[in-house]
Amino acid sequence: MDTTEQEWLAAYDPRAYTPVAVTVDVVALTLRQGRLHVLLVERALPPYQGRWALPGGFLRAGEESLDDAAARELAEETGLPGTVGAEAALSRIHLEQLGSYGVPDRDPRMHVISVAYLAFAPDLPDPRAGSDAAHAAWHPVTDLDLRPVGRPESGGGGGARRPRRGGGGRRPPPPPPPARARPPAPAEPPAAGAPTPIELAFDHARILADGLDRARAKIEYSPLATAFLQHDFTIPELRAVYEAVWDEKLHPGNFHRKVLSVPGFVEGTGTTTERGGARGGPRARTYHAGDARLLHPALLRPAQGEQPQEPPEEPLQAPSPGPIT
Amino acid sequence: MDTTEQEWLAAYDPRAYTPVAVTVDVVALTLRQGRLHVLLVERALPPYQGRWALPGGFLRAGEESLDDAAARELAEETGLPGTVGAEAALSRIHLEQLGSYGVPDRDPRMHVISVAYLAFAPDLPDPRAGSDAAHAAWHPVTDLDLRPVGRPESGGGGGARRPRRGGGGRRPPPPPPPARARPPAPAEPPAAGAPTPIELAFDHARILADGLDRARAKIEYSPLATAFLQHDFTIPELRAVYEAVWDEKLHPGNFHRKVLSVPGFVEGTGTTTERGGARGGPRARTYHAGDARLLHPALLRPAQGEQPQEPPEEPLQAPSPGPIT
DNA sequence: TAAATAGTGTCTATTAGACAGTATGTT
DNA sequence: AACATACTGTCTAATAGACACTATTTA
Repeated sequence: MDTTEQEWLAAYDPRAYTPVAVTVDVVALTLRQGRLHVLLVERALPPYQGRWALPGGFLRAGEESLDDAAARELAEETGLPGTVGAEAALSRIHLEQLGSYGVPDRDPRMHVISVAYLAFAPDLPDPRAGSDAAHAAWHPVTDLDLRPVGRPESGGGGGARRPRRGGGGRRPPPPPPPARARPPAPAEPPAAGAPTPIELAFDHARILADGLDRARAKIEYSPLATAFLQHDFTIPELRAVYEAVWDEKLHPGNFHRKVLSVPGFVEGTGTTTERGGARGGPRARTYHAGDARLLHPALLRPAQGEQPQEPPEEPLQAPSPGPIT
Repeated sequence: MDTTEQEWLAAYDPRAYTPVAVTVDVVALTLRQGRLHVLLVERALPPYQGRWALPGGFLRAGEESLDDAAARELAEETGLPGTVGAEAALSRIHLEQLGSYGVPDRDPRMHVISVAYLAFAPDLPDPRAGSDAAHAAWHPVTDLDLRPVGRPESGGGGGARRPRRGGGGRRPPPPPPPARARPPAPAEPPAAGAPTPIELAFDHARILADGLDRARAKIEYSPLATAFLQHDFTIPELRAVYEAVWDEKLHPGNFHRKVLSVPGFVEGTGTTTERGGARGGPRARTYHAGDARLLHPALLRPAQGEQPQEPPEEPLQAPSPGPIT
């Protein structure tokens, strides 16, 4: 926002120009029964009426930051104990910026810029508790169709701080006359054996795909996999997180040793679980997250095939383990 | 953008709400005389009049995507051969989304959401060529004050595709009554021995810092360091890029071997330079970028001290080299 | 001729991963 | 009793980095 444009812009009435809306959408991930789930809400109105979409909403202009808006939306939609202003409830959830999406026609109503956020949460109770998230539900990501519908643009990236209290703003921005989209597919939430993948509204399939890519990469270099677990956890539980996010089986022995070898990743509590595994085995020792914010020897995910990894036209970003000299 | 809010929102007049503006700012980096430089423009009007700022401008609502806007701004400000619509000129420049910044008071005039982009360019001619970038100039990043002024929020992240032709839109968005900031420091462009670091406008110091972090991390896992060089280059030249971006001396021998060991990073051209080094030495073989989009054994940067790397509260994202099993 | 540099060879410490083994739980 | 699993030990191949060396070119 600078150069000469402002010169004459400053003299004009803001309302005289084509409006833009800014929304914040959240890709909230959690683990349920060993499977990765994402929080979705069912759209009550067109466009994409009846379709599932990422939870989100308009930024309260002049009242809150993007991070605040994301935290607010997440609290509202999850109906977390305390809903709005749920500092405590949100404190255990990791929230970071993912990226922004702004193709002009991504929303048929008007030009909407969506700033996407990525959240990692421990297993939460079903939504709709006491919130306005009447149509929210956790879906296994495997039940969703991740093929991007629209053209590409913007990708993950972004990193954000912990959410700060949301300014208790009020009414949100504009949105012109609704425009009917295509016949909405009813789509059921927990589609059992789910033969037909659920198609998301807008370009949310792409945003979700970007979020998943980011999550898979992020747990390699950061201790954030622990954000999917309760305060105290066992190494096998932590391994289950990696296996669910990466969709790969890991070697129990090597994983165990590797985790303990990373300084600051986990700290032992000195106790063990009450019982052994469901199908046998000794009781596991419990740990809690250490103070490392970066995993030094990183936990690299298995090299898939010979492929140079998925050739993601996405952002990279990571601290380095070792030098070149 | 969904849930029930839209219901009543759709019935209201967009112009009745607090407006938000969306701008795109670009952190354009290049190498000049072995030093990392960033493109800045001098602000002609308040706020921050006289201060240096990242090039950028308003998104043309309804006419262009964020990626398009970034490409357009970059072309305009660099005054690249062909300026607007300079497909060819921009084609060699890497451009990706960095992240969005949206603290309410980051711009004293109104709530402005800035979507930042990161660009890597080969050594370009000085700006102001034939563009409207009257006050643009390349500054060594070492001459700038990178200490974030405002509070944190949003971080890097984002990944974008190659810029597509910008829709030739017209007039941009609003911006209310200017509000004077603090006494602007004149600041000179190429401050020779620069004892006093230049302070940037708005929260641009933070955006730039995030961009630099991203750049440093990105060249570890992607072949993008080559974007700072001409089509054909030598291994020593490539090493100079890494040394400038990382601000670290690298071991010539090991670097050489490492680069050649990464499949698809560089491809030999079969020829060598015309002359040896300026201070002696044999002629170097020339290479050009290979087809790898990801560096498989990554080029990890030297581990600084014992620190767990800078504990960047920033995004991570990178494909993995090896497995855990 | 002296000095700098491109490029290669080699040695070593570290690490990842495969595999095996033991103790401790479960049904 | 049969079986699953937590956790540890050990071996091997791959790798990073230090160091040394040769050849080539400049001043």
